[in-house]
Amino acid sequence: MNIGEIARRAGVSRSTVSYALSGKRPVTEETKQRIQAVIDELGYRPNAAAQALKEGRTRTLGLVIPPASQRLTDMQLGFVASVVEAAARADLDVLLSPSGGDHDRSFERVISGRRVDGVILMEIRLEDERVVRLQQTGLPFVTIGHTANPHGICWVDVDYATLIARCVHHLADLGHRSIALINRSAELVAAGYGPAHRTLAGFAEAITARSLNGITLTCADDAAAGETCIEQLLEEHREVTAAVTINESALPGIQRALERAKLNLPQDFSIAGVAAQHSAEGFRPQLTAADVPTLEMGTSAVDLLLERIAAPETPTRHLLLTPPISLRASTGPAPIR
Amino acid sequence: MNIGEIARRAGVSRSTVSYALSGKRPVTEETKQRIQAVIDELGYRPNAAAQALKEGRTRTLGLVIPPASQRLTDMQLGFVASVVEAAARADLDVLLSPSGGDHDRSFERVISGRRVDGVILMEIRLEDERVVRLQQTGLPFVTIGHTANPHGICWVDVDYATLIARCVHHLADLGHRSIALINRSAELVAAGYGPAHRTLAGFAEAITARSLNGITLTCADDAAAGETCIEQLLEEHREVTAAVTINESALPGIQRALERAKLNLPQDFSIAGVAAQHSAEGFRPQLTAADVPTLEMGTSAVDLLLERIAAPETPTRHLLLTPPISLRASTGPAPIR
DNA sequence: ACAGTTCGTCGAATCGATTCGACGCCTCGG
DNA sequence: CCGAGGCGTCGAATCGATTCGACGAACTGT
Repeated sequence: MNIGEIARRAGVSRSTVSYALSGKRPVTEETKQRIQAVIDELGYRPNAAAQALKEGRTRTLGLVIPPASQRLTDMQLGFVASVVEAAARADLDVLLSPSGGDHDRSFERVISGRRVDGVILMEIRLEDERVVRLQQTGLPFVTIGHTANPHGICWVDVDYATLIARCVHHLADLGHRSIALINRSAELVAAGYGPAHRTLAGFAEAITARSLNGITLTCADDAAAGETCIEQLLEEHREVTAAVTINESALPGIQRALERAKLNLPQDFSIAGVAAQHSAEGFRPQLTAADVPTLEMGTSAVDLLLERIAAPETPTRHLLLTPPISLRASTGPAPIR
Repeated sequence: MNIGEIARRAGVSRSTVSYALSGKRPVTEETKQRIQAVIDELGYRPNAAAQALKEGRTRTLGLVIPPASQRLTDMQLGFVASVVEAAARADLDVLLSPSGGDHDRSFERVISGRRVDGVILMEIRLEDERVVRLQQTGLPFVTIGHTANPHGICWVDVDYATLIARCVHHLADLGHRSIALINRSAELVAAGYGPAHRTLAGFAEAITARSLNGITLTCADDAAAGETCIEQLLEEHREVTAAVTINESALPGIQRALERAKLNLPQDFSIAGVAAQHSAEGFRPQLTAADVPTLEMGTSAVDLLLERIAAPETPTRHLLLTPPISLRASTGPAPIR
């Protein structure tokens, strides 16, 4: 069931079948129909490996995701979903590589051997070995997130520093004087995970600018950790009346801990943050937050990658988004004590 | 940077390089080292497309997931994660196809053109066109879930009918006489989605066996729908003291609606169900539920698929799991009225 | 009427690997 | 001392597509 078989049955040469299919040279309408009839009858589809070998491209994109074992956040899921969808729209397949570590078989398999035409990388660290590795290989790639020195790299990111600072300013405007930052996990901070560090910087700057009392905490990426994090915060820092966070996965736990402490939002306590819309709207009351536009970011990442694949030597482009803060119901005037 | 280049630099023929790499014929140790040195220096990796073309296999599995646009449930995520992980352990890549509909470009692209060695399908309907299509092509595949007539198909599933019946019996033992079933969405039921129908059957059977009053409801797969579903239930069926569900995504909404109605679990109301462990433990109080062993199921699906790829004519096998119900805190004796 | 196009088709080369048959060399046994 | 057999290597065929150059037929213009 290969192109030769089709050619034989249609009584033409293999090249004619190929041209009939691709339209790269004219083929008589009658011949074309005869070929198409045979193809339909046999259900023929060109062998992808042979095409990839000859054309030098696989029509496949690599998507490097965090190790599958750990639960993905809503934001990460949003990226995966939009990348997969954008790729499908462009008639491209997506090859998954669950790779967190640096020397990873799966990652190497995907990027070497010309298995994909390009790669999208997420969960970027300030210093990221995978980025270095990709630069060595010369394979086109785009990152969602950016390294400390993103020169010569295509990327898409959200401006965590500015966004978290805006959250702090918003809370300061409402009269809050002591604000806590609930960051991602201590491990991620230690590993140099970009958003965690940029958030820290943006928070510190805004706290200083408004002469506030700032508390910074790290919190593992799950509900239970969020719960204990808030418990500890309420115990050790009674003066705190508001918190900002980028830790989506901790939100359900944060909510439960506040409920148990009989703190009503936003009368007794305010929370704001940066999160996927789904997480923000799942919070009760709904979370005042900068909604990370995962759909747009994933789509743009694919677009940038396709451009880069088409013209690898073109100057690199990037996209730094600062989505507006959606004022929902979780922030209000500071309580009077 | 192909095998010829390596051969030239190592001063041997291409076949010798190939044999040195595969070990399928003896190669002198000294020659082997010379070749390896060149390979390391140039960072050579064999071209995957050429290998796939010659060997007739791609070392890639296809994974058909629900359309990326809709949020995946915890259970679906669990399947994806464990399939990807199991594939990685077997040094296989995973190609994603977001295909819910029946005539889908992405699905066709993945299964035709010999792009993958086998396919794993999830979210199976009682009559599923994708299954029919795969049977036509002869491509090895395994389903997570099973069709109405699963003869001659490899599959892995959880016994929804039995599990939901056990939940009902458990509640009946606790004295509940009126029990509601919160099923998946009406659309899924209409589309012939297997678990929804089998749950319905198991529920009806258990209700009859214990001479109970059973209410069946459908509920879209999101928190908001869960909320309105419970509100409506409490309004229209005041006699109901317990519910069983397979709708994970509705759980957060169910929880909120019960809280708002000032019903304490399990004193005033009981809930049990079938869910991924993560969802069950995320519920407050923790949900008495049959924990769907997503890790085991995904892993088994990959194992079955690999067997099938290795020996396509072997008799089909399947796995129907009935995990025990974990008694947690969401079920208790029926309230006395 | 004839040279120059254009059109439709074909044969052969090519992409980068694997693998089969062959061949030379060395060793060992009779 | 010579034939058998094993070892290490090589050349060529092959997988299934694309694509280039060529070629005959029909068509155009002078």
